Amino acid sequence: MSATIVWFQLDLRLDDQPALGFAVAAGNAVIPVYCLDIAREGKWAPAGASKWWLHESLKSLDASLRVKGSRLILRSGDTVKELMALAKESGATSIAFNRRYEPWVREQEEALQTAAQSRGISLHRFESSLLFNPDVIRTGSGLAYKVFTPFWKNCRSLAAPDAPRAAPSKITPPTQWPSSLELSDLKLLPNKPWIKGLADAWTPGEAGGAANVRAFLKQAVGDYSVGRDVPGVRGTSLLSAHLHFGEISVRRVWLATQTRMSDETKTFRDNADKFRAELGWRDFGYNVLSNFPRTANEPLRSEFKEFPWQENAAHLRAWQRGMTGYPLIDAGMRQLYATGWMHNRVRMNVSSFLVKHLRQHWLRGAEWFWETLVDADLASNSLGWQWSAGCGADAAPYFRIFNPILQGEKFDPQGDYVKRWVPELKNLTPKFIHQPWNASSEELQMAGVELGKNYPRPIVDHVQARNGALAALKMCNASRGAALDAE
DNA sequence: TTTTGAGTTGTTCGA
DNA sequence: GTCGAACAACTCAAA
Repeated sequence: MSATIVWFQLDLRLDDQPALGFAVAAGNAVIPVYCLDIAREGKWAPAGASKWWLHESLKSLDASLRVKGSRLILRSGDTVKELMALAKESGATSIAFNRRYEPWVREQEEALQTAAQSRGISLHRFESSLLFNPDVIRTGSGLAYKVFTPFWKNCRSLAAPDAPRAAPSKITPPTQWPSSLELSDLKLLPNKPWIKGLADAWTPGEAGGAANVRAFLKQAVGDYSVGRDVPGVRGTSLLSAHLHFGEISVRRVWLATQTRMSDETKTFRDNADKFRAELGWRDFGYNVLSNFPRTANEPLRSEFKEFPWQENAAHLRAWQRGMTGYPLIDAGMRQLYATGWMHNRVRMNVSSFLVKHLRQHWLRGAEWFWETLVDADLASNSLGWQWSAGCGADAAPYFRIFNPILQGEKFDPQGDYVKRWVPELKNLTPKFIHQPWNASSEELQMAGVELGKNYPRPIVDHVQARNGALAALKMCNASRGAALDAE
């Protein structure tokens, strides 16, 4: 019996897994493999919190495979070499995998193609991690989209994404298993007590992802348009990391949402559509990254290359540690460090604060998020940071600068979120919870807050920082005008 | 080819 | 307190 290697990447599931489905349907023995290839992914290889998640997810995938009579082979190093070695060792004659869209993928696929061809191994590539194939979504003039609304409108006008397919009931093992590393050999677990907080907050793996899908569709989705903006409540789907690692199929989520929508009110459907548009943003991010690969490291709008970013290690560190003196910002940064995740409303605020108030390069923010987020995803991270900095696709206009006090009062009016993550402020009244420096000394004393001692004073003044950012951004716009005039 | 309308999430100021 | 305008000009995408 011939064997098919199923090369797992960001598709760590059995449900609606086209490469696995193909191998099983072919009636072959199946050799599931994951290869950790840190060198290939370079700067944007899995780091920090993502590595912890990956470790847990691989463990979970192996357990799921064993229930089906199979297991997961682990390798490390250059993927093309490892896959070829594995094929030789096992006698496999075909390799099936689901496609990725990162900048380095094209080169890797070419190398794989060359190597496989010379050995008579057939390759089978599938689309599975997006709703719509970024090669296909094009404007009327055949270009890639740079604006979300027309992009999404176009997507929605097309046929619905392919229906998901169920997990195979049985996976045929090879007569003999090829060699495999132990999970611990991949050295994915950081040697820090830090991971305890991640483990308390999340259940990586296909079952954990499915549980979050069910919980979201049962409850929060019906009030998503409003609820998603309130960081103190569970109003979002909590699916980002599960989607990133492909533990759940985005097409499965799409279909489940549709099924849930079919017998509900218009209000419900509008809320659910809002959520679906967020899945659309995930697709859009990959669309931009796939068509403009340089945006992982460079601004899409090239005039921003000249932007006068400031370097201030103390400011960067205060931001990372949640010690800026702005409660909403600090709560977000501490939630991030403690749980590997931050609420979206707060992500916008902390990123605006870093790139505008502190005028630090958006890459510094992207790098910290990359290290600390369990859902770190190159497409979403690049798109998000460039959106915040104003230098990306469909980016925020330069004068859109979040006011962390106002945002706190608007979206966390009672200070529930701040109190959870910045406990030294928990006895402040809602009136001052987002601006403790404006409280009277009696008020502060009553709440046990000593500014500059157990909670920092603001590291920058909002009005001053805002004006500084506006001036710098205006200059950037002006320099672009000059550059265009010179052409 | 040219024209037209629009573009995720905001803030501030003055009436 | 509430509301509309200004904050800019440009690029995008479809008509």
